[in-house]
Amino acid sequence: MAYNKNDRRSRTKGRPTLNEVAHRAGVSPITASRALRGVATVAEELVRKVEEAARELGYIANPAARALASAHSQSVLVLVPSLANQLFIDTLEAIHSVLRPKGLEVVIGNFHYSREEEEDLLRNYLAYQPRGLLLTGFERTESSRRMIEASGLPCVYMMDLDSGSGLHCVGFSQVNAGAAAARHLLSRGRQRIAFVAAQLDQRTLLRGDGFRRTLQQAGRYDPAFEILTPRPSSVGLGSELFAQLLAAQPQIDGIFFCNDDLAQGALLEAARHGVKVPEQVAVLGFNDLPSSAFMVPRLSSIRTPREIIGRRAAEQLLDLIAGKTIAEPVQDMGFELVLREST
Amino acid sequence: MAYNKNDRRSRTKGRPTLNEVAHRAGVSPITASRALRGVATVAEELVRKVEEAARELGYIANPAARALASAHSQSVLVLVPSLANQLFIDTLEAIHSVLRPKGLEVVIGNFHYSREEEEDLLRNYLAYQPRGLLLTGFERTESSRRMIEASGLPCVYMMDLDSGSGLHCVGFSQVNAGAAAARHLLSRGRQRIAFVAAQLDQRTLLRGDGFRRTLQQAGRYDPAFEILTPRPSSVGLGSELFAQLLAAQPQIDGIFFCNDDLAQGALLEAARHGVKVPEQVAVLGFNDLPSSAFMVPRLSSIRTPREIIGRRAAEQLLDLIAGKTIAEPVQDMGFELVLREST
DNA sequence: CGACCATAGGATAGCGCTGTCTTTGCGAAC
DNA sequence: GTTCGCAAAGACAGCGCTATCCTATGGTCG
Repeated sequence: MAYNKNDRRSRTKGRPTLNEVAHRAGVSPITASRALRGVATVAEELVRKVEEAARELGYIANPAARALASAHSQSVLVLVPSLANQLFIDTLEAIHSVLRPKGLEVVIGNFHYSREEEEDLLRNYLAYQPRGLLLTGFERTESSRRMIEASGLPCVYMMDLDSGSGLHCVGFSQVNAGAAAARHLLSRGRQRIAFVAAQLDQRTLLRGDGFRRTLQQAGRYDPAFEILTPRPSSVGLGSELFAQLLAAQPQIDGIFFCNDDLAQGALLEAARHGVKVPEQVAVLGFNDLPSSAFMVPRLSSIRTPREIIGRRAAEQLLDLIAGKTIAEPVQDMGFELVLREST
Repeated sequence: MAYNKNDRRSRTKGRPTLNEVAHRAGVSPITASRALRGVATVAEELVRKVEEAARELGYIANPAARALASAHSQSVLVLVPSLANQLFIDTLEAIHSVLRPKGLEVVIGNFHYSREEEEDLLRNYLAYQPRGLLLTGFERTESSRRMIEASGLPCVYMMDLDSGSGLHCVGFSQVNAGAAAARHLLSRGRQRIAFVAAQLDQRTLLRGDGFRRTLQQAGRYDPAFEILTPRPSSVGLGSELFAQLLAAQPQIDGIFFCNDDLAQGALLEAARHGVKVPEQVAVLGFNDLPSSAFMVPRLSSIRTPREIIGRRAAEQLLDLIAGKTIAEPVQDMGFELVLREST
């Protein structure tokens, strides 16, 4: 029983170890390790034996020991600003579907739209020595940037492209998306077009920039038609801001909401007060959440390709981890104007 | 430089180690370890010194080494059936707020309402040797049950109580909640009351049981007024099922939806087709999602105390980890009927 | 046919911490 | 003054793996 350290009182919970697997398969521990990881050159016959032994014992490698010995874990750190937004859930789901089959664990960090919290998460989770990072946007503290740099880890930035030169990023141009929203409302003959935004993260602001610039070029920009608030986006807030905006600027005939939940709240508030959408006011959302297609009237929106972004970002990260050079480090996945009844 | 193993080519990324902290503080590594963990008896003066040294070096303990040496990680495994439902996001947030300050990492496992996936997650994540488990409901495979049992880990079950005797659980009676829904619709004078459910997880079915039984007792149960589908719950599905139900059973005058998103879809579909709510049909939801209060008409619902459940479950788990005995292993957090315009 | 080399498998030595025992120091009790 | 007890700090060993070197084997080539 030399392979089993039960002679001395063991601290472990009695889970089988690699040593026991190796012993049962009649090979050395290191060969068992190699066989199970599929590394290098182990004869097929031995691989079979080791795998069988592992199965019989119900062996699961101890990730802590593995991480300590190899100086890295089998995890990928994904940092998102919120879990309350279905957008990021969809993205995470897509990431998961790519990384899980490769044996990588997805570690989710929610930084609640706070740069400081993101920095904290980085500091803590980098200690786990993940294989790579998937980050949202480019807006972060200088410390965070330094930690990412110093870690030397493969890193892909998701969602935005507008200031990602030199970085690996998968997303779409927030500025262009905002511009497209403006063009759409203009094309519908709207004259007094408002912009309502909450949360005010970088991507929302960039959307606003594109939107504003396009209205300016068309000579239709009026700063009085903007509501920006750092409060978190929600249906309730959308209702509130819609009422507030129409009370202050009754002549408005088109509104771009930086998020579908705000737009949904607006539609509900409009219905409540008999405001005709789109006749009196056209309403355009952003992200195209699943429920938007069922609103009354059905909400026009800009569909963001979060599933593809998640998938591609994860795939790109896999390539980086594998040491491949990336042909296209900046991947523009575009966006799609989804026209429904509300505009 | 005996404390720094740079003499030999090191595999590490050059992050400072406990040895270096200890050396700088002029103490032994084990004392530094104790000082930083706040364990046992280390003189205040030394603790101060060690903490200072750690700060100066930017030392962060290596969780893998820690886990390997101590035979457990600093994580708690939380298994939820979905992240698409705001219910579980709120629960997770609450859990986080309790466990994070205690230095415990929350590891999220999403099993997509699949028992097999839950079993897989358990098998994989148990290898990380978490400090405890927070699980959703009681419905799982026999294998899963055995793994939980065999792990010997503290475990708290969330959301349901109905079959949790002998276990530590925090939630509310799904059966009673269903019964309350039925009583409410009956109290509104409704005669032909329907039940619409999706997903069909155990908790949904229990709600249905309570609802059904109460209608039966009132002599108002009609199996033709039930729609059950395993499809995942969504606003779109709610619209669809509402239309389907009213087409088949136009005389229906009250509906209990097992989830707010379904009910929201129903309200939207009703508005679209001029069905008066609550005059023609009363609509009652479940969970009271944030947007429900802003629907037209405002949706009546049963508010489930997910934040408190998350918090209490996490606190109870902390107690179990600390080895305390729990005075009240079964905590009924109740539920609240939120009356709005739709009933 | 011997030097050479590629290849499969093993021996060794840690990775960076913490559990457990041991030692040290110092005041209280006799 | 000696013994005891207890608290504080350290020594030691090892958690369960894998990186790295090393050895044995058999084939290839001039």
